Amino acid sequence: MVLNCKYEAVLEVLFGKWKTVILFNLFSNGTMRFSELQKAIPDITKKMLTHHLRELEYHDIVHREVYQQVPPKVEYSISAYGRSLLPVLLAMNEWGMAHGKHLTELYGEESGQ
Amino acid sequence: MVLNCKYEAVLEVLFGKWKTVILFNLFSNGTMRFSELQKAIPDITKKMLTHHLRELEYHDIVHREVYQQVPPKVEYSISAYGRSLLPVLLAMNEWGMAHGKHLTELYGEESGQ
DNA sequence: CAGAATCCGAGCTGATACTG
DNA sequence: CAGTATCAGCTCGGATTCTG
Repeated sequence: MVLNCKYEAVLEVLFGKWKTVILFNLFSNGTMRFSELQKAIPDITKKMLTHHLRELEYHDIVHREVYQQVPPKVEYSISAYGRSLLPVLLAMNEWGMAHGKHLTELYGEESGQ
Repeated sequence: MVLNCKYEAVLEVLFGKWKTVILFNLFSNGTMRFSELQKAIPDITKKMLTHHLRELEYHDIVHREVYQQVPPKVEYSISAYGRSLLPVLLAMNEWGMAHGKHLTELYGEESGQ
């Protein structure tokens, strides 16, 4: 037996409609400001962006850097610990791509995703 | 850039309070009946067990075998395709264990999980 | 035995407006 | 610029009851 039922921790940390997209952007671009994330994810509201960022920060996945100035400036980046998620995300990513292929095989092209 | 934003498919398939535990049991024990799963996961209600099993079946992760007889007998098992999730679950599992360790380092022993 | 049906509360999500 | 506050909708999870 290979699994020792600790893998739901990942789901706990990663759950939320936008967390994946946020992490995707931060992993890709490194440090990003709040407004940059907003621009990169047009459909997200400030409330949701804030909420998910706070949760990711609480789980020590992203780092939040506040510059005390006017106008305010806040930068987000993947924390050192957050980078440990990369192998997991890569495994998930790989499966996700294969899964898309599997779906089109099952239901045909138009179903796709 | 390494991620191509397909990894949320995994979250979609794996989300649900009990899916991880169900998969854990099926991966460990192979084929299981509905009632065996109930016994293995005492806190789950029939409704939730049914619901999650149906979703897993819909995503072609588990296989459902119905025996037409009285009393009814239904067996569940990981599908061939579902087994492709194993590397992902292993990566998640590994991170989950490291995460537990990380948490106790951050907040002390009693926080643990 | 293996569910289906119903009802309910909690939490996630979102639109909108306001603030230092 | 980077949020907070308020209000509302919907989905998820759960307790309970009923059925072939």
